[in-house]
Amino acid sequence: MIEIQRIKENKAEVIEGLKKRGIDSTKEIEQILLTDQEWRDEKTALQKLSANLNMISKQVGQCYSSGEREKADELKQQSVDLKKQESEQKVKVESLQKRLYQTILTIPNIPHSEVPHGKDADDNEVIFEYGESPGKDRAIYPHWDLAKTYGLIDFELGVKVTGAGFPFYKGKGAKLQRALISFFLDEAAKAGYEEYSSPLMVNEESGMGTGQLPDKEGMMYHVGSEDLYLIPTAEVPLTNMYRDVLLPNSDFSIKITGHTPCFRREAGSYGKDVRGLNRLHQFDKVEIVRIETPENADSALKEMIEHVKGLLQKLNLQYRILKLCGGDTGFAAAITYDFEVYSAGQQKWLEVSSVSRFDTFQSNRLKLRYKDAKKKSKLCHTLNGSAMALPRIVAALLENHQGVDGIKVPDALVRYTGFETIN
RNA sequence: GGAGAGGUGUCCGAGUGGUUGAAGGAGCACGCCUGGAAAGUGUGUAUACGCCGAAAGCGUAUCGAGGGUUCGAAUCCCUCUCUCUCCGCCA
Repeated sequence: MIEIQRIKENKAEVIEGLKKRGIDSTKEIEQILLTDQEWRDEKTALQKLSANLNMISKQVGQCYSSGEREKADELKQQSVDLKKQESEQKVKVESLQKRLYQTILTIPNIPHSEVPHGKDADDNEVIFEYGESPGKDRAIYPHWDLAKTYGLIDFELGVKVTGAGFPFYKGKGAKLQRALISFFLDEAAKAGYEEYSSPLMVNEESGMGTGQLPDKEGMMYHVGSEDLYLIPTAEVPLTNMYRDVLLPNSDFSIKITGHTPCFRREAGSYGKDVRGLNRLHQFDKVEIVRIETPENADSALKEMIEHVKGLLQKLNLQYRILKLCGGDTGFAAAITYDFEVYSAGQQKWLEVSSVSRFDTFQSNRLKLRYKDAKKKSKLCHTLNGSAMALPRIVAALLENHQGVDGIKVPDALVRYTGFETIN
């Protein structure tokens, strides 16, 4: 949720920034400013009424204790009318506030200055590339074939037991999952992130806090009997730990990580690109989350990018980094870098990580603040990134490291898998 | 799931209708005292919003959440929620 203060101070800049997302929000922004002013005026009026009422009540009390009953009754009479006014005014203020809030909720985060204009994925900028594709001098199979050949993943069994998008991993496939999770968590720990194992269901407030609700209900599974949501990413529980938190000073850098399964309904995304591991309803992911002061947010983002680069390089995967254009940047993010690995068997790029800065967009909703040097409360900055999502990494590992005598496990992973090849 | 108890400020804890944002204590901060420290002593010690752009100041709201009664609610009533204890069930 964007800070209203920011709109007030930099209206033109906000409108200009949002144009990068391909939206003209002039009308909404004007509406917000107007409603805010109106709300403020009415609120002041309300407070004056309340102050009056409080004063009279006090006097009534004093009259009673000094025995002036008639005067007290008189005052009471007065307050009845005032009270009616007050409650009407209250309704007015509340409805204005609600309207204001609801309009602000529809405004996405303002893209950073370096975010390119553009409307969809085609306008994203490739800013970094690494590695080479395995070449085409021999047959390269897609991962679903390899998974079958080596008995690593059983998609049909998943369909039988649960439904499409819920595969079973087995044997070395299952072991590979576990190895990757441990590898990612250990690397995060080395980089200073504290590991958490979190709840996999969250309540409505948490969904609101990180912005999945109220808009994107379609993304999360909802457990009706308990009114809880299955998490679509560890970002939700990990960030919401800090909901309604006021950090006592500006001397902090909170780095947390956690592995969780992630559940996504992916409603309406059937069709192409869903084959094999490309898009699942349940998958495992290791997430990194940071809570920083505004001053440190930028260097934190850079560190996170370096961290993810390191992971991919240790896994010997060909990858590239995209700076997302305005139109492709998520609602809550101010800037996002996507990491894509090359999937040799499918001959396409697969997104495996997304690293974003949210500035104060999340913390504003979360009420996550800190005290600055002048003891003033300020909103923290939040950042997060996948480090990383497993299925597509698995797909790329299988496809890119396949050879005539099996699939070679990257050296960095061998101590976790306990085997060097899958054959 | 059943029965009971309870949610007050950073913490402990008082408070059953009238200057209670809230006694008292602890902690913390600053000052005095001291050669230095402890003890002692004095002062201060929430958040959000509004009046206003900042500070000071003033106002409003906040005693788990929401609603109600009342001129006035931490205190009375209702609903919800969470925690604790006992019983049941269970990895």
